[in-house]
Amino acid sequence: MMYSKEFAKVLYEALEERVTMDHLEPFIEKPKHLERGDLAFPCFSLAKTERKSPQLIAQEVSQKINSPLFEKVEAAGGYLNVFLNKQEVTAQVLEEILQKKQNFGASNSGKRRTVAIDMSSPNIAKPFSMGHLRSTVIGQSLALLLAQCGYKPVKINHLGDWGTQFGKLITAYKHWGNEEKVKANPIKELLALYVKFHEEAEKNVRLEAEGREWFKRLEDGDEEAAKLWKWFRAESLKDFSRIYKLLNIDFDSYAGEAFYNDKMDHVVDLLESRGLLTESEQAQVVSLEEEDLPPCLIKKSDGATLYATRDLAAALYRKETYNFEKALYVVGGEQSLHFKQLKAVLKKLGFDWADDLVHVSFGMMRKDGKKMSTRKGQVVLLEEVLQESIALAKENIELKNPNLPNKEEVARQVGVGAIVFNDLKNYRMNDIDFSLEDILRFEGETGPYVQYTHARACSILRKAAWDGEKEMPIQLSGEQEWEVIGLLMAFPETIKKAAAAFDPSRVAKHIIDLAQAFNKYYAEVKVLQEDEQKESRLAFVSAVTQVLRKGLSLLGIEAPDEM
RNA sequence: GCGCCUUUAGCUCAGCAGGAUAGAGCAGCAGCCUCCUAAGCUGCAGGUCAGAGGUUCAAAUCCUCUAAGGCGCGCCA
Repeated sequence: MMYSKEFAKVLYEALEERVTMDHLEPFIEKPKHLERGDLAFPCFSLAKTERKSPQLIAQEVSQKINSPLFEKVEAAGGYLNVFLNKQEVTAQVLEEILQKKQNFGASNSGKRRTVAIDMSSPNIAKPFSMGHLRSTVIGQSLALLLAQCGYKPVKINHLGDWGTQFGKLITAYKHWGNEEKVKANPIKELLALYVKFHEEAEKNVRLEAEGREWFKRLEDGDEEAAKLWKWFRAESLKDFSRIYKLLNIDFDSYAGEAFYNDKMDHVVDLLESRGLLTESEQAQVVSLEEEDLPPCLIKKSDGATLYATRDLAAALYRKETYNFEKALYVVGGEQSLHFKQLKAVLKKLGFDWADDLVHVSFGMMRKDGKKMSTRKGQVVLLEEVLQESIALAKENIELKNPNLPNKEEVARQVGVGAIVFNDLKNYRMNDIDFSLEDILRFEGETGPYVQYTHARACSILRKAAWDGEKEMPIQLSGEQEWEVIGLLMAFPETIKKAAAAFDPSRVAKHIIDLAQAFNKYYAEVKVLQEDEQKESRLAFVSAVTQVLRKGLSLLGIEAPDEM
């Protein structure tokens, strides 16, 4: 759909095949300013081989080009600028989108190969905080993008349902817990206990040891510990499922850390048999000196397992179960060392597929410039933010469109869309300082802005009773539509790049640009005006709705037809 | 101390497999609803691209160093 290949071919001929395609196509670029044309080729690189000034080359080549696809070729400075035939290209682009509909931009380059995605992974007995939102929405969008490229994503919610923290929690419950209170308000009460534990632990050092002891008992199958753990876990999952429902996200697997309990001996044995395990300060470690990394802790001095042990077991299990081509870990950047170690240990075990593990790292969500800490009770609850956003969306609806039929559902779509979009619109590596004000903004570069643009476009189609099924030739000069057309045709390429770079923000930026361009058009052109081009304009509007909806859906955001 | 990440307009960020006058949004100011949803559109104002060297015909973009901030560096995950 991009025309750079055609341009390169034409250049190739104009240069009488003295320069290979490989030296032409990659250099073709899109001028920053529309007045400079649609595609440009800088001739500087040819100056040496052609032994002419770039200006002269551009001049000469421009005169040799004669293609029906280009309506104008211009030499400007050392650049060769071409202007596409707007009418022709507009018709081609629109016809393709209307024919492919929601499959526009899809490819099968993934050949149905599996990509495991470790994502979301909230901690049991802790509230689902804003911090966990990032992994959840980035993972979800990557799954959608990869599916779009023909891969088979497997979304794994690697629940944080095991570890010393449960020893601490059990300790806290034993000391200060109250069954009735926890039953009445599970997560809130468990969080309070967890916070209290850390407060008390500062005064009483013995608590930490007690926490470790309880965890050890849990690992050894102590009945009381297990019972409490099961209870905490069940309550937490109930809480999480409410949030996943709001976000409209589901998982292929909820195999969390505890799932690997019976699979860790195997890992330890394996390490042992290869002679990789050494004792250090009473703990079992794998030395990674050759790799220039700190040693990887496998077993604590009391014999209990660690995060790394579980992740090793998980990697082996996933490879065996899913035979993935790639395994993504959508986990915060602060764990990058852990993943380096994980891969290094797998490599030492002789598993070459360790190279297929990818840490899809992202920046930290901070509050007032500081890391959010569950231990200190400084968390912003995702559910509260979601509900607030939904309520605000509802207010807007009452104000702007009080007769809207399904207000509640639309308010949910818009409110949630605002939050998800806000998280995905920036490059994932950036740290984000939590700002309720920014998140609850529905104007400018936001999810609701894109949704609104889509809804307005839908509204036009509704008024015209447009049915996309009938075939008809597109008759548009393309002059006013041109900026939008450019963005429509570049969309498939954006999907590919976003998937390849594991970067949903590219899609978000693309649909913002598209929405902006279309809103400009909307302000200038009366689509429903009765003339010969009306049907073609409707086709154009329909294509825009298709791509906007597709773009939003790839971010995991819904697109109401009316709002 | 070592490693990774970040630094572009008052604020939040695009742009970075080098290319033509550095772009949005928010905030500010000035306009636009007898007309397809004003969650919109138009205009104005706002920048030594952290700093210094280097590579190149060409550097916000690549390399080196410096500075500032963040994160990590053995029994947390």
